[in-house]
Amino acid sequence: MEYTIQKLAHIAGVSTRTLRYYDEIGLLEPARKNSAGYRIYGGREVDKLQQILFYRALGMDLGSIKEIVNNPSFDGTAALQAHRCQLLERRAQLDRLIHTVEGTISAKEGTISMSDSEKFEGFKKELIEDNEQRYGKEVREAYGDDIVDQSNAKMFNMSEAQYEEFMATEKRLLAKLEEAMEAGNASGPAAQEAAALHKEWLDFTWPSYSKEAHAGLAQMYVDDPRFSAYYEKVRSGAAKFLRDAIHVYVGFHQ
Amino acid sequence: MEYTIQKLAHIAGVSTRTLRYYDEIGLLEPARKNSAGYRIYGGREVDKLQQILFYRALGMDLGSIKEIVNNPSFDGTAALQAHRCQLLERRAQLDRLIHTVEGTISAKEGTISMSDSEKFEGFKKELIEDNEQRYGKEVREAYGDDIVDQSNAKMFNMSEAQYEEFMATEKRLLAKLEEAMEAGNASGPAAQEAAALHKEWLDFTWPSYSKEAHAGLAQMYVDDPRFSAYYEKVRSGAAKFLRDAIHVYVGFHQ
DNA sequence: TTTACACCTTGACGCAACGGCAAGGTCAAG
DNA sequence: CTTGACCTTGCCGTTGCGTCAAGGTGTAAA
Repeated sequence: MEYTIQKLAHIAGVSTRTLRYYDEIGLLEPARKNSAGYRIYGGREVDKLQQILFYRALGMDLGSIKEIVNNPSFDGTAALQAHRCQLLERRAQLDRLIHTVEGTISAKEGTISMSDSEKFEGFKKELIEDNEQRYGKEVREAYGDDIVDQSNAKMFNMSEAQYEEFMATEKRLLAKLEEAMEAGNASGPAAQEAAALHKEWLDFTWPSYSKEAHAGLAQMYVDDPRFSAYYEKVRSGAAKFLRDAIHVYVGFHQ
Repeated sequence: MEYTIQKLAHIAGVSTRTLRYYDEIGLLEPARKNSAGYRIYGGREVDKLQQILFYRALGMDLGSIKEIVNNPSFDGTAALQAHRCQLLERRAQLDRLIHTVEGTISAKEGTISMSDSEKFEGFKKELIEDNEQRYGKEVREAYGDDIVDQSNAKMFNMSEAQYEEFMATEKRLLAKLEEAMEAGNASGPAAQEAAALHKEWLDFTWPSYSKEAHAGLAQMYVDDPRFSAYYEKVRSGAAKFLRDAIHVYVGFHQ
């Protein structure tokens, strides 16, 4: 039996474009071409196409498939092993993604259901979102899920008055930080006041306070661009300055 | 604080090309452009970019992200829910893939370790491969994993002599099928001989025989292009013809 | 024999999300 | 004034095809 391109496409369940593409990249060439240039496929091509479609169904890229089907001496098992590793990796990554997405959803739902004042809700939601969005992964990695969850819970349970105090503290912190940077000394009084305000601010949400965690967080402000960006908005170098101030504050000289 | 494109790229940990692209597609436009056309970003853009990067890290496409960040009234939770469904689907699909790949690997390894004669090994390997490759999923869905595994085991345990008889039977089947199609009658003697040969051929690998399964398999030859292609190589319409012959053979008139 | 119509060809653009390069303009420092 | 770092727009390449478009073929009916 010989097949024109459409016949083969039909019995194999693919498009003619696909067959032309496979010809183009040298993956599956027709047995011959007739006088008018029509592609003519034979039995061997049918066999080869099914092999190709099998590997394709396994999610392999056409380049790898070409290596396997074009030289039978090629180690197909090794290729499959490698492919399996890639798949396992992808699944692990997917699992992490799903976990994060689910966490984000429940965080959002939690915030929405707990708020009463519209504006308050908006801000609070934004804040939780921001925290989880920006820093969620790193902080969870560094401090563990429990701390983060307790921290979020503490924020959920804040009263509106507490929340406004929390926001005010943050504002004072940023203002003091700017003032301290004018002065330029991370050990100076303004800088130490800023560090103290930062601790005060942390106390609103952190379940417990320790100097080590405080110092670690300060370092993270510098290392992680998404953290540092928050403070860089105040002034260039603000993340580093705040870290230095906090390190002095907690008596952590490295 | 204002940022040029490289500054923002640096603190956010992305490339300048990415920022230009986001501008191009209207996902993140700079606050303004200076007299020379330089993009200038402000604090709001930093915030928005982090949001974008968060959703991107969740594996969402930029189009969906644009919908979320560009109108805050948009239901972000619903979008995340939908995204979660997609992720779960993708994972289920990945699981199936991994299962099939692992099955293929062990089938290959099994064949290799069991064979002694080089040529025999090559053929046998090819055959198992072919069966699993072409029909594995559908057959497994239709008949269940147990039957397929038992069938493979039966094939593994074939002696070389048995195997050659198996191949000879297949050859006789195809020849008889062609002869029967010349005659053109699915109820005729040649066609019925072909159907009988097909049963004989099945007996080599199927753990047990039933008329219903035989008829079902015959129908699958027609429905699944990858099955039909195998018989279409003999002659156009061969799958349908064989199905009809088998249906007559098992007394299954629909 | 003409004509209709299905089929074939190559060529090219488009998709997602950028990477990378080139040609040319701009800015700050020495 | 020059140098070098930085900016701009524009375009090609990636994967695996889908989807026209313009034009040549094959075959069967009128």
